[in-house]
Amino acid sequence: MRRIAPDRDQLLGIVAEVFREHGYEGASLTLIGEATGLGKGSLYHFFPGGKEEMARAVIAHIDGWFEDNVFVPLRDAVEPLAGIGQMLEATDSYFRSGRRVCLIGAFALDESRALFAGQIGSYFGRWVVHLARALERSGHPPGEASELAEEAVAAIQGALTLARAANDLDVFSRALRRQRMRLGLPAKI
Amino acid sequence: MRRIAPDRDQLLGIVAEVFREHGYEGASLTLIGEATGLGKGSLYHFFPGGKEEMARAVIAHIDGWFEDNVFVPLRDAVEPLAGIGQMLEATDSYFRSGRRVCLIGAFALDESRALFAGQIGSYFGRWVVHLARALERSGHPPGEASELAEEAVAAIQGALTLARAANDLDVFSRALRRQRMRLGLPAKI
DNA sequence: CCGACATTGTACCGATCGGTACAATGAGTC
DNA sequence: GACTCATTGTACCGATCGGTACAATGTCGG
Repeated sequence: MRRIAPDRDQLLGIVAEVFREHGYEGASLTLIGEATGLGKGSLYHFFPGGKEEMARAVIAHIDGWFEDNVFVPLRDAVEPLAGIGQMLEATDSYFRSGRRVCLIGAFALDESRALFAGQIGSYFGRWVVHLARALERSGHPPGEASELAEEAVAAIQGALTLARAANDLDVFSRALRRQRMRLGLPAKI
Repeated sequence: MRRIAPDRDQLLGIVAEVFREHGYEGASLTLIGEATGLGKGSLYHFFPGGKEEMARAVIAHIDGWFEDNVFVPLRDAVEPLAGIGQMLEATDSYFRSGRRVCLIGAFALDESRALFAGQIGSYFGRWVVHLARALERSGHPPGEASELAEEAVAAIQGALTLARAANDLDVFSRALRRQRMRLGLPAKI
């Protein structure tokens, strides 16, 4: 009987955090081992493909979370603005209001991109496309919807960088608030 | 007589490119040596502090370029909008219309931030502050100017990430065009 | 208890990491 | 030519890198 490690989700979450903090090159197997409490024996048992497979699994795991909590609401919400609101809530929650950085965005920047270009492009591409469609459904003409969507996703990525650089979480909150307004949502209480 | 290597600028530019492509951890001395044509003997002669000093010098070099080509125009242009226009031109030129990534932004994301937090914070902080002041001079109330400035710098960073992720330079051009409009500049010919 | 298989710890591999030591060379001044 | 000092190539250091091998465990169903 195929048995999935009962907490593979948790495991991938921990590994993700190591990649997030140190980047692909900087995340050594030693660091991953310390963070997860697993030795190399276990790590290579779960990820025979080694570090690259770990990273690939982590990206897929994050991708799945966004699919469920961001893309699906954008696509399926009867009221498109409600879906967009859920996207912003989920985004704020996922990035812990700016404490966390976007692993996939970080991978996009350096040469590790070469290994994961497909996954990276798909993640951001779907984010932009689903948001653009929701914006169209909420009344924006297609071209404008695309621009707004691209701008919103880029604004989130940039705000993560800037918040981290300035060591000021408010940078991220302000960026999300501006996007709320720009995308047609009422100011938050 | 103190003699500065005649092309220290060029040297720092090459080293910067290696850090940009591979990140701080990923930029090995071997890669740096190959890119510059210098052996370890030479590298440690010019940078006795090793890799960390190289990175610090590279950041300072970039910072200086932005000081001269971005911050000074923002601060000193008689017509603030002209200064903002120069900022956008210089930015487009520096990042090669999205082909290049922001090394300082990349360093802000992973743990190498711990080493360079001061330089990183200063670079982005000055960018935002100088832009905000130019916006005030061009007629925006202070609070609005700060928000616009922060948004513009974040939009540029985010667009670099997104352009790289999507492997589509137009993402960056579109972001710059939107910022032109948002900051009060006429649409470009 | 037994066999099957999932999981683990440990020892080890060659390669590469950042860094050091130092002698040899280059280029300029006197 | 002799002295100075900047520059370089090479050999080497211990540590760590990602990865492999494998025997020793744990954990099941039967």
